[in-house]
Amino acid sequence: MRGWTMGARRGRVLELAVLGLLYQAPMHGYELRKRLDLELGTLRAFSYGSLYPCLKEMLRKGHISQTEQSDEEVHGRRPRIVYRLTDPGHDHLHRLLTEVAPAASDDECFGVHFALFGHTRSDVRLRVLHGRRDRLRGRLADLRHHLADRAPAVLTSDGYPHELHRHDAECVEREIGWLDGLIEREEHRAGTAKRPDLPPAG
Amino acid sequence: MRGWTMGARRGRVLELAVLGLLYQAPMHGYELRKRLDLELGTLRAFSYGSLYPCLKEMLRKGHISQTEQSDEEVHGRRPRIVYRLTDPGHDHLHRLLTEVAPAASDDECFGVHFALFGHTRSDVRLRVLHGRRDRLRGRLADLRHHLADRAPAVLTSDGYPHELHRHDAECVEREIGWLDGLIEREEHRAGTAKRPDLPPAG
DNA sequence: TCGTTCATGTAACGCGTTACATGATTGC
DNA sequence: GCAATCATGTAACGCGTTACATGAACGA
Repeated sequence: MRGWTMGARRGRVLELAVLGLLYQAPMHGYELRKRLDLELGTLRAFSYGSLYPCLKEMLRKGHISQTEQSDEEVHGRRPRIVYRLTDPGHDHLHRLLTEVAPAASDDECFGVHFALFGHTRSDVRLRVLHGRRDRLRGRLADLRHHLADRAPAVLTSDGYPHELHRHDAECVEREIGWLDGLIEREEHRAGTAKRPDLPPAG
Repeated sequence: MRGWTMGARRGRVLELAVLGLLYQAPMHGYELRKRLDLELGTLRAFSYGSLYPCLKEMLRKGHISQTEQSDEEVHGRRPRIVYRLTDPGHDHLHRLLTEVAPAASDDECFGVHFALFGHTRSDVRLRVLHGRRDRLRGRLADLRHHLADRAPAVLTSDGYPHELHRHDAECVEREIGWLDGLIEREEHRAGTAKRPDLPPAG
């Protein structure tokens, strides 16, 4: 069984999402899985086959701790295993959100990072937003270049790839516009609000 | 029913994409990889570490054949290994595009299926488009339900998840609108054009 | 001559999934 | 009683990736 043991490389969406959820409140595994579905940026439902081994690994690394519910908390029900963030886990979350930020331009990572923006500094947020926008601009350039080559051929014989790329380019354009607005607001807030959440980098 | 185990699970994007590209023209591995980047729906660049083992497996199954370029074709250059679709491979492609169509509502699969619409019958196209739209409608309902619960909280303390979901819902809405248009056109074509590509289902 | 692109691969690993187990609790 | 959901896991596998090799052809 060679997978699964070594340290956190890029990606690692599930771990980050779990840290983010447990930052908000302690939870047991089953509820974590439910919340992963909608709460976070990723609308994807992770399976228990991913979640429980992940929790086990996080326990081993000391990022979370597990406690059984006491008899008072459980009113006749079976006690559940509640996980909560430890101090090292909290540090780890913070480190992931700041240091790993460049990798957050990745499609799947960005959503989770963005959803956890509340726990980050303004400069980190701007870095992630800019990274995402740059990436999308590159993709848009590729798409336009590719669209310019091909014939228009509106869905007649085989304009399907062309139509797909046209629609994709439209989506990317709109997301760039969305990011423009977010960046502007973020910069304005950074200039006026004297960072309400955390002190500047030291 | 979990007896869905054997053969083509969902996913399997790479194999489908390669079949689709080789359907258009014979190619060698390096060119396949380049084309996978932009030609197909998926803008993702598959790595050689995926591509060459995949080609090997497809050879083993007899879906493609390889031939070295002859001395006449190669003008001083090193001869390259050219892959081409066999008749069983062609059948397999057709089967994937029709039978496995329901799974094509998946985010990543849909793009490739759509790009290959030129090789399918009108009824299959409509089935895929409807499947995709239904899936997106479900997601939109989830998003709206989730958005209705939460406070508006426009980006003040922690409105980031809310803003993310709002933007996501907007994107999903637009894609549904796009699909509406495609479905309408497809139905119109099916009604008038006497199916230009293939005879109706038997 | 030297870096870049072309061209073809293999080994090891990453990050998940589905299928398989197991049992308690809730609602009809 | 019996099904659905809650709740916790393990084993085997899927479908890719990165890193590692290797070498020929091309342009500055």
